Amino acid sequence: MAKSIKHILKKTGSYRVNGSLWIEFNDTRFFGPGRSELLERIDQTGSINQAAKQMHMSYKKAWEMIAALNTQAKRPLVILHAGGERGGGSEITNEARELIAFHRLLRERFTAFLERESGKLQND
Amino acid sequence: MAKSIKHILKKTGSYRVNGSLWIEFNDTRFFGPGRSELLERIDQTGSINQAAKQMHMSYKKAWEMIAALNTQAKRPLVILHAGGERGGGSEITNEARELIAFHRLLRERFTAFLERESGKLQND
DNA sequence: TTGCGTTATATTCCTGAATATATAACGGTA
DNA sequence: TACCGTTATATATTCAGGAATATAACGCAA
Repeated sequence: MAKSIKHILKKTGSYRVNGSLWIEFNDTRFFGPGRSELLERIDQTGSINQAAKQMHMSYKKAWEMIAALNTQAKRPLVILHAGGERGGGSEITNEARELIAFHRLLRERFTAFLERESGKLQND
Repeated sequence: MAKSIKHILKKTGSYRVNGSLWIEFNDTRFFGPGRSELLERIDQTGSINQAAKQMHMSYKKAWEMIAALNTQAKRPLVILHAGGERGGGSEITNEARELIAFHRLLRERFTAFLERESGKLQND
C-alpha cells in the first residue's frame, strides 16, 4: 500500500479527512446540505417562515436561498403563495423532491469517500 | 444507470459538483490547500515573510497557521530562526515534505471524485 | 555598537456579513 | 371592512474576521 503519514501524526488525538460538497451553477452555489434541509422543512410545514424558524435562520436568508434556487433551476422548485387562507404558504415541486433524493445519494458517496480517505491516514 | 436530474437543470449554463477538503485534528482544521501552499513557498523562499507576501497574506496569519501546524503535528513542520545572518529565516522539515506529497495525492483523488460526480448530473 | 531583515506579538481599524427591526403587500375568511 | 399569518422588501444594527499598524526581540555581521 502507499506510504502513510502515521509517523507525522500524534499518537494521542484523532485525525480524519473531512470536507464539504455542493452543486454549482455557473460557478455559484446551487445546491448543498443547507438548501436541501430547507426544502425538506418547507415540504413538512408548508411555510418558509416556519421552516426558517426550525433551522434558526432568518426569514430573509431563507427567502433569498429560495429565490436563488428558483432562478438557477430550469423551473421553480418552490411555489410561493402570499395571502389567502392561513395567510398563505409555500410548497415544493416534485422536481425539488427528485433533487433532494439525488443529493442524498451524492452525500452518501461523499461520506464513503471521506471514510476511505480517513483510513489512509493511519494504515500502511 | 441511476436516474439523472438533467430535466431539472437549465439547458444553457453549466452545472458541476464542487467541494473543499482538508485533514482535521481533533475536529479542528489541520491541513488543506492553503497550508500546503504556504509550506511550499516557505521551502522556496526560506522566509515566512516572503511566502506570505507571495500569497497576499498578512505575516500574522501565516505565522498563526504555522504555529497551529507545529502544535498539531507530532513534531514541528517548520523550523523558525529569529535573527542571524540575513535577519533569520525559516525552513520546513522532511516530514513537512512528506505531508505535502500525501496531500497532493489526496487532492488528486478528490478531483477525480468531483469529475465523476459532475458527470452524473448530465448522464442517464 | 550599530544595522539589517527576519521572527514575535499586541493593538487598532475596517469592512463585509449576519442579524434584528420595521413596514408593506397579499388574499382569503368572517 | 377588519383580521390573520404569510410572503416581500428596505433599513438599521451588531458582530467577527481580516487587515493594517506599531513595536519589540533576535542574532549575526561589519
